[in-house]
Parts: sequence; structure tokens; C-alpha cells
Amino acid sequence: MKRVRVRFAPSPTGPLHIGGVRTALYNYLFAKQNGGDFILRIEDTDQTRFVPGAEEYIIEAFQWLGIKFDEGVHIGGNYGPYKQSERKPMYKQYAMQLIENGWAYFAFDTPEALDAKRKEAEAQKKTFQYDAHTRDGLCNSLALSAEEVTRRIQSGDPYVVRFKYPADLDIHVHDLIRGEVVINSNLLDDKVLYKSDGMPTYHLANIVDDHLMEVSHVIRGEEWLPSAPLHVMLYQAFGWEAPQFAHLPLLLKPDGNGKLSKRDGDRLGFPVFPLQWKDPKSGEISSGYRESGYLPEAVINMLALLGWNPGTDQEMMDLDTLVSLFSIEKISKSGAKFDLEKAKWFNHQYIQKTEDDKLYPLFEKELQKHGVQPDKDYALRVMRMIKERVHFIPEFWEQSSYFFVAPTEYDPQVIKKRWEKDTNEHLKKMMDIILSVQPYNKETAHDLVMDYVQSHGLNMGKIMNSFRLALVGTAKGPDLFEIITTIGVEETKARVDRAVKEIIVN
RNA sequence: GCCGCAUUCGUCUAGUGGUCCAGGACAUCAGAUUCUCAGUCUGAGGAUCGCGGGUUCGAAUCCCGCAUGCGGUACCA
Repeated sequence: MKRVRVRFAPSPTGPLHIGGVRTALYNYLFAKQNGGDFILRIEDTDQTRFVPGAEEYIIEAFQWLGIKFDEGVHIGGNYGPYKQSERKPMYKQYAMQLIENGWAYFAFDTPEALDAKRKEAEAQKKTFQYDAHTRDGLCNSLALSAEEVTRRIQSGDPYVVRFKYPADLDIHVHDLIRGEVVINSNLLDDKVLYKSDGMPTYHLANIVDDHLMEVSHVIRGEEWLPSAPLHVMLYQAFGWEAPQFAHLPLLLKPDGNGKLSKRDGDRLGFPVFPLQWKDPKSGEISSGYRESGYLPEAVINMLALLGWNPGTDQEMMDLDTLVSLFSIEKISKSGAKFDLEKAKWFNHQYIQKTEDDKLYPLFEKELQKHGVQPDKDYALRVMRMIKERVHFIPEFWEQSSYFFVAPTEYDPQVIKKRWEKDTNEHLKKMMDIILSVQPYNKETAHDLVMDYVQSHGLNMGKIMNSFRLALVGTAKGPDLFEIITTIGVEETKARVDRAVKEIIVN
């Protein structure tokens, strides 16, 4: 049995899309489950689309997610280099090898000439295809004389190398997810393998590198399925054993259909990128899961389940569990829509699951972001109190700010609904009762205040919410006496005094 | 246009000829927990399995057609 080696091979053309993250995740799970290797290869054969910072972004994103590579651009390995631009010199010989063996040919047609051909065909409601039927009428080494070809190459005429499909051949692609896919070569275009700028196209570079790196399984997005026949033919042309293919279903946008795109995220309120990304050209910022307050474990769990399931009802799975449970056979065939609500639920679950000492640094960071330098014991106590109500990390501040900073504003809606003319007086008296409990004790204070409320025939909902308003500024939060105990009786009194002074109702 | 892939509750999915008048999760709704919000717990509703034909005693599951959606159709990946 061949050693399992898989690769994730993104192009550094921008931030890594969440669909790409899932592809990488599935590759990782498969590799680890089979005790194999997981490789990061950068496919930067299109120099015009290169975006500075994209490669670093990709590496950082996987670091955050906790997905580790065994070989790759950032860590090296025995099959390097792992960046295609650095492998540039080795591709030409493979293109030439194909020409020598009759599997490819030189083509001198200019992009403009081909464009014209396509337009011409379109006008007649036909499709122009560079293939067995049109090759002879075009400008290439199959149609031109050998002298002419040599002359053109020697005089420096730009040329590309195209794959020469045999006519009328049924090409079979065996896909681990979809089974057998068959396509006839007459329907295929003689793809460019080697560009006039001296760089290979994806197709050539991919096959050559996968072979040289001894990749055993190609697990990639469904958008590659149509070019899989080319890849199969290429392996055949080189006389190499082809890896196994698995084409993953696409990640769809939550509304309507279609591939999830960069724009959908900010339009629908969820990130499509693992990390925040600032476009170096436009300066445009796209949100990331990390900055939006997702836990990497939650992102991984949610992503794993978008297109795969273990076949049981189990939904909560960490990376190690996923590794042991994963199987390509259980990957679904149809595209999955991203579900924000489910993602939110997962994140909430993981926040509850995360141990306090691992969660605390994130909480502390939120506090510091808002200018609070917390006392650890106190902050930890607050965190434990509110963690069950937070879904995303930034909510840690939204839900707990009043434990650190006294409210300066009071929700007018609550005032209108709860605060009455005599509320001020009752609050003062209730405060006196609480102060009278010496030493302070939560239960006693609670019971005495309740006695007061009852003996004065007060409306419980109104008076207690007014009290809460004075301490919190809104009608939200945990148990009121819990809050009082936490912020302390002195602070409670200060806040009540202030509220009573500021809130005057006629 | 042509080629390919797909099609089960709103969403993610289970299901591989009978145990499925279709199970789970998220979401929704209701009740409980009542000082509030959130959370939690309990329960409910929700898919004639895209449509139409077959095959079979019997089909979500097999076959054929159609429809719809998506992907591809670049010297992009």
C-alpha cells in the first residue's frame, strides 16, 4: 500500500476562502487518519494575480485553526521547493517531453486571433474549440512545416504548448465521491499546458508536482471536476500512476444558490474568511472568524459537518475525534449552504466547553480593548457568571462591562416601563436594608429585601428591574443579588445614589 | 449554446428494496425556570423524499426521461 500523501494547494491571490479551509481540513483529516503526510504547496503560476501577503495569510490562518502541515513552503520538506514559481525551471522539460512523445504541440496563435475565432463561432451560435477538428487550420506545429516551426521558435516568436487530445476517446475518471465520470475527448479543448511567459498552467504544474511529491490522493473542490479528464490523460501521457481523485461539493451562499463568495459575508453578516483581511490595493477590509469572536475549534467542527457526517448523531467533535471518524465515503455529493445560526450554536457550545484558564486570556483581551485592566480573580468570577450567555467573544464585554465600569446611561425604555414616582424612595430604603446586613450576606440581604417589597405591596417586576437598571443600565444580566455581591455593597450604594439623582419621573 | 455534477423538513443531514405514512441537529413555536435578558430543560409543528414514467409483491432507495440548480467551457487557479 502506497503511503498516503495529500496536499492543499492554494493560489496566493487573496485571503483564503472558508471553502478552501474546508478542503484543507478534509485533506488533513484524511492524511492523519491514514498516518500520512499533509503538504502545503503554493500554486503561484499566474504572476499577474499574485497578491502580496496572501501566502503569509494562509499560513497564519492554519496556525490559528490548529491545522498542522508535515511539509510545505513555510516548513520545508524532502520534496521541495513547495512554491511553483521556485520550481519554474523544471516544468519546461516535461512540456517538451510531451511534445516529443506526440502528446502535445507548439501553438503560435495570438490571444487576439483566438478571441476572433471565438467571436466568429459565437455569431454562428457555435462554440470554437481548439481540438482535433480545428487544429489543422490554426497556427501550430501540427499544421505548420517543421522548418517554419523551428524558424518561429528561433526568432523568438511567443508560443504555448497545448495538450493533444486523441480524437473520440472516452476518458474515465474514477472519483471517490462520485464514482465513474466519463467524457468524450471530442468535447474537450486542447488545453494550454505551458504559457508563453515560460510558466506552466495549473494543469501541467499540478500533475508534475503531484507526481514528484508522490501525492496519493487529490482531494479538491468540485470546480475541478471538469478538468479531471485532462489530468487523467496527462498522467497517462507521462506514463505515471495517477493519484485517486475526490471532488468535494461546493459551499453555497445561505440565500439563494451559488458559490459562497467574498461579498456574501459582509452582506449577510458572517465572515467568509478565517482571519480578517485588508486588501492591499483597495484597503477594503473583510471580516474574519477570528476577529468576529469564533473559537477555532468551533469553526473546524462546523466546517467538518458542512458536507460530511460521521453517520451517527454525534455533532460535537474536536480535531482528533474528526480524524478518527472521518471517511471520504460519507462526504455528501451536493453543495451545502452555510448556516450562520448553526455556526453561532457551535461557537456557544465551544465557549461552554472551553476550560476557564484557556478562555480567560480571550476575556482579558476584550476587557483591555475597552480600557479595563482587570484583577484576575475578580474578572474570572465575572467570566464564569456570564459565559453561559455569550455566543461570540466580543459579547464578553457587552455582557459584563457594568462589572467593571458603572453605567452612565439608563435605558429610557426601561425607565418608562418600570420607574415610578416613588421608586427613588423605595430604592433608598432597600439600599439601607442591604447596608444593614452586617456582615454582608447574600441570602439574608435577598430575604430582607423581598420582605420589604412584599410588605409594601410593591410590584416585584417594577421595583426589581428599577434596581437592576440602577446597577446595570439596562434590564439584562444575571441574578441581581449575584451582581450586588460581586460589585460589592459600597459600589451598589454609589450606583443607586447616582441613579436616584439622575432618574426623575413625574 | 455545449459538457459535467447534483436534487430528502427553512438549513445541515440520516437513510444503500420491506423495521420509514422518513430519524437527528440548528432554526421556529409553546410550556417550565419568574426581577430582566440570555441560557437551560420539556414538548410541538415542519419533508406525499424535484416531477413523470417504469422494474418489483413492495422504492426515498434500482432504471429511463424531464425540470431546476450549480460548476466548467481563459496563455485563472
